[in-house]
Amino acid sequence: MDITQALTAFAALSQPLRLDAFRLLIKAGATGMAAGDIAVALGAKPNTTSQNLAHLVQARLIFSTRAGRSIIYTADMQGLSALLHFLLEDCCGGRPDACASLIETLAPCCPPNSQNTPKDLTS
Amino acid sequence: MDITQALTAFAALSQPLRLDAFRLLIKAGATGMAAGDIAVALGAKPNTTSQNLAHLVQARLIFSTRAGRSIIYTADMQGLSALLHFLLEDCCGGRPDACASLIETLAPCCPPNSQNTPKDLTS
DNA sequence: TCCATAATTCATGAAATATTGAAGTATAAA
DNA sequence: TTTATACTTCAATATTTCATGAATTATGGA
Repeated sequence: MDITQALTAFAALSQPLRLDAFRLLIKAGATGMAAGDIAVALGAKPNTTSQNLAHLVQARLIFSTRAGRSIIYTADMQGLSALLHFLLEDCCGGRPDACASLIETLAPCCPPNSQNTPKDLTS
Repeated sequence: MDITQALTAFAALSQPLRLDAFRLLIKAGATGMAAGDIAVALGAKPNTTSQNLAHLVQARLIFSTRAGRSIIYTADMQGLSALLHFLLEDCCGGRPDACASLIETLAPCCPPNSQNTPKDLTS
């Protein structure tokens, strides 16, 4: 991750439609969503949505795969991880407690002891 | 954290000088840095730097305190945490392994078992 | 092949953002 | 009080970014 790509990523997230789209895809998970469904969900026009999704792809925040006539967009967790790593590089400087609140932020989502034991896959 | 504030934060990080400044303050830690020192470190003019730091303050990514004639800027880890929480809301949807890589990103910085036991405070 | 569906690409005017120099405010020292 | 230092605010221009409508590409079915 270089600074140019990080700037591209943050610029991608600094526009309402794109931020909404990315958060929608975060919630959608690994299944992803078709471009058309994203446009409907966000109440935006297909061409506008398409151009904004292209921004997110270039920023490596999402990726696309074709499925018949549809194009499925999915959040790129690896890309997001690289971005956060770039942003937080050397954040602690010998004092890990300085960013403990960041860990707490992710804790409700991914508690350390349950990374490989999903809460509920029976329902 | 509402969407407007999140957009302000990402817009703040989408400009070269501001991204550099924020990362510099992340590395500087709780001590922070004076506005003039930041400008020198980044090779930017004082007024340009000042205006860009103001963006980061409004975005709640940094905060300022006065010390004599200097104004000290410091990274706002709580604000950053709120931003990431907003971005990653419901990111797992019952499948925490989906964002395990995000945890790994922060792990080198803040290993789960050493949040309150800094690596080295003797030097 | 012909048509419909799904999505993208292109060009343009409108809106937002960035940088600059000049002027202004606040603190400290002579 | 006068001067210097540290930083910010203001106003203007230049640049970048955005949404829109029209045209284009790709796939699937009749």
